[in-house]
Amino acid sequence: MRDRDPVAKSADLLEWYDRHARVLPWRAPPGSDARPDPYRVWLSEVMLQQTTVPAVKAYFHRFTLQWPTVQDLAAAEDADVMAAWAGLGYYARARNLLKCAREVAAMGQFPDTLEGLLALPGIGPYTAAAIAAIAFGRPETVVDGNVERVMARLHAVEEPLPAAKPALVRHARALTPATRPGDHAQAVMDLGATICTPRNPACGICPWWSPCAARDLGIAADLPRKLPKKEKPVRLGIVYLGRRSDGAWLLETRPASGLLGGMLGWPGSDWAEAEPLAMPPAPGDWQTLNGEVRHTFTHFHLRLRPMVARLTPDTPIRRGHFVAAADFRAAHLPTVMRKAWTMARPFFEDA
DNA sequence: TACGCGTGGGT
DNA sequence: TACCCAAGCGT
Repeated sequence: MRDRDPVAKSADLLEWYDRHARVLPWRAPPGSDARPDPYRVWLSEVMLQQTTVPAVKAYFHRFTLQWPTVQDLAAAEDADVMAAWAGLGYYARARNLLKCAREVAAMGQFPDTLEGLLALPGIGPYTAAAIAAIAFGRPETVVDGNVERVMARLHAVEEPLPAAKPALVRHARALTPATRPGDHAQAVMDLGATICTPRNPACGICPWWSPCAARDLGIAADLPRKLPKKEKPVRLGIVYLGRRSDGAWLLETRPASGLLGGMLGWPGSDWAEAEPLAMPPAPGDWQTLNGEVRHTFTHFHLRLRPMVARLTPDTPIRRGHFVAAADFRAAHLPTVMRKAWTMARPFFEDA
């Protein structure tokens, strides 16, 4: 076996990155003099928060087509942005995205310092460092889940997350180079995404094989350690899918904060441990479907009972508003609401 | 510090 | 099926 080189070097990683960097729509090629558009870097980083690259690509494409600049996005209607974000999850990101776009548009351009970026809504320590390094060439240290995993293995940090976080940040900072900090940041993340993966890391082809302490100890795949997660409770609820004879659907815009905040959804009950009694949003012949919508959120499992009714044009409405058939797009609903629509659709298509 | 906050893909 | 996980942020 080769001797361990105890010191990891950014240069070895950058050399690997120059050959193996993933080609992504928001990226400049490695080592290129041209810096990527801060708007595209910011948009991609917000979309990528807790979200996979494959999931983001289509959304990034649609957003940049519809709103090519931050000024365009700042001028958008709230409902249009929420509809375009539907399905991507963590909808507070979309609300903050729009707030941030409007602040930046008012300022004229994106701030080019860590502190300036950090002051914007939806931009935290990770995203601020990523934009500063990638879009503005500043030597800031980027620490996301990939970097945490790579650092935990490189230095064989056995303390579980999140307690280990400060030590991992120190390790990451010590490796950040003065030159090409943006490429370095993306290189560590690419390494974590393609080689230093959570399971079955490909240590044999890793540019940091030699200095990696966990690889040396044979525990790379066991790091980083994590505290056990809490169990998810089950919650129950009812949703009401009403459709008028002219094809319009009865929907409501959910409150701006909280779960699915600001998104379109079917009126319904609260979601609780016992199935709550609920008042339909309009009088009518409401029928229970024999199916059940199952959906798992970050912190609970949900089982929804969809109820359906055909409504007449003069039906008085207690909650929500009608969306004309021509304006309705299931893709504009958050996934759990789209699932309910998919289950109820046959009822309305039967004559 | 811990929790609330989505979704789809991999194993 | 039931986990686990993915370029975190706000409170």
